[in-house]
Amino acid sequence: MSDRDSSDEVVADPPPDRRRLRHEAKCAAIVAEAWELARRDGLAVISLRDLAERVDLRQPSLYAYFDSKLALYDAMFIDGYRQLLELMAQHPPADDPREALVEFVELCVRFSSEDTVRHQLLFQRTIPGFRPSPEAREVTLGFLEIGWQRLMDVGVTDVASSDIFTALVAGFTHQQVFHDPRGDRWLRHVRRAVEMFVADLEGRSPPRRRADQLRHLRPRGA
Amino acid sequence: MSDRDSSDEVVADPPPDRRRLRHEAKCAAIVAEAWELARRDGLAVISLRDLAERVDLRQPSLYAYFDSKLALYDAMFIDGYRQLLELMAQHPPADDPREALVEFVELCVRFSSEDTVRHQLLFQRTIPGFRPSPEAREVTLGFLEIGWQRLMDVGVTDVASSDIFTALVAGFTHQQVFHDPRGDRWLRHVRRAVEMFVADLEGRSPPRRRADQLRHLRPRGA
DNA sequence: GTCTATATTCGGATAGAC
DNA sequence: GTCTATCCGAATATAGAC
Repeated sequence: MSDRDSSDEVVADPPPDRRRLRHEAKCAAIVAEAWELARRDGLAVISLRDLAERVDLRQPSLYAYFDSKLALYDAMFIDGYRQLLELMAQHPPADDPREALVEFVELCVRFSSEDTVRHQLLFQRTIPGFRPSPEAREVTLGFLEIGWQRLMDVGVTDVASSDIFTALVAGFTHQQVFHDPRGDRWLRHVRRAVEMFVADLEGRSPPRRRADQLRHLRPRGA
Repeated sequence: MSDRDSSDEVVADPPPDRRRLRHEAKCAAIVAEAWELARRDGLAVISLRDLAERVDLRQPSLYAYFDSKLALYDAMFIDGYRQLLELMAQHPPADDPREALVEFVELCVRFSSEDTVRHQLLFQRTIPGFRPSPEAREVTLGFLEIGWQRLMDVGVTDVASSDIFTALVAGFTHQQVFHDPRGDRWLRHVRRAVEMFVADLEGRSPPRRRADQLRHLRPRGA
């Protein structure tokens, strides 16, 4: 029973109206072009001049959208993690928890090798002054939680095993991205690596099959 | 029966005399200072002005030692790998090949986490225009060969297993360097990870104990 | 929000005397 | 080999009119 709630509102404070939508759309367009430029020239050497030109603005006008270059990197960072979360959402976990874990790692590797500079921004610390903002950190948690869930589903409840797993993911993505960007040289061994990881788990805890206990892992690092 | 072969030689073509030694010493000093600066400001933003000042030169004089900034990065790259090789030379392999492999990975992780920017230059592709020169590539081979040797000693003869191993090393170093630079959060699980790797090897090839066969691995990537 | 114009700083690299 | 002096370009960021 809301009538005409989007056309003729007279609110003054912070109206989420057409103007704001347009602003956000332009932000998104800028970020998209920034990725394009980063892929072309390298992440560290994006020029705000080039960028502005490509979104039909003069260079100073970018400051209406981003307070600084680092703020732009932050927006790209958030955008990148959103893409990752979207990819994960498109691939719900398989019923078998081992299979789900394998597919999770494969997705990570594929995602990273799709776009080297995105991988660089999201998973390396390579831009000199850049530190993800609190809001950006928030988004990364969404991804980490997916990983933890998959781990718990195969029975991992300790930080040690979790750390080994993150090293595994980091290693395969890194090698694939930097030594065979458009191939599958490392991707094709993900299954074997995960099976080796799971076998190690089972060798440790006596083979009690309690894969469904849920203890909480501390979100430090990784 | 060689008499006075180092004091009074009259060779003229490329005399490795005092002048050349001094030149190389200065090169080394510059590189050392460059590392210092890189650790302070970040690898990508070394300024040749700052650098020159710190080695008591004016900025243009650096060009008597390095043709360009990229040439400086190349020298740092070579220097970094020399440091790694030296470290390896100080730690000859244990008699037990599994133990030798564990220690090799632990050395790699320790070496990398000792110096983040060194790790960045040697193992990431992060400087926009930089590609290691042929001479630099030569030096990296020395390190790779040590790794292959350790792998062959535990019976690895296939590229697949070797690739999994390099992913393991890359992953542990990466996590240690970026998520716990001065701690041992990942370092302390290297042994378990390597044992899990070796167990996987033994599960694959029937447990014939022929750890000493030497087939050659192709030097692609990693 | 967008523009023009400009401030400011800094970068790498070169010329040419000594 | 080292210097002074300078070039040339590029960068991010700001001021202020519209």
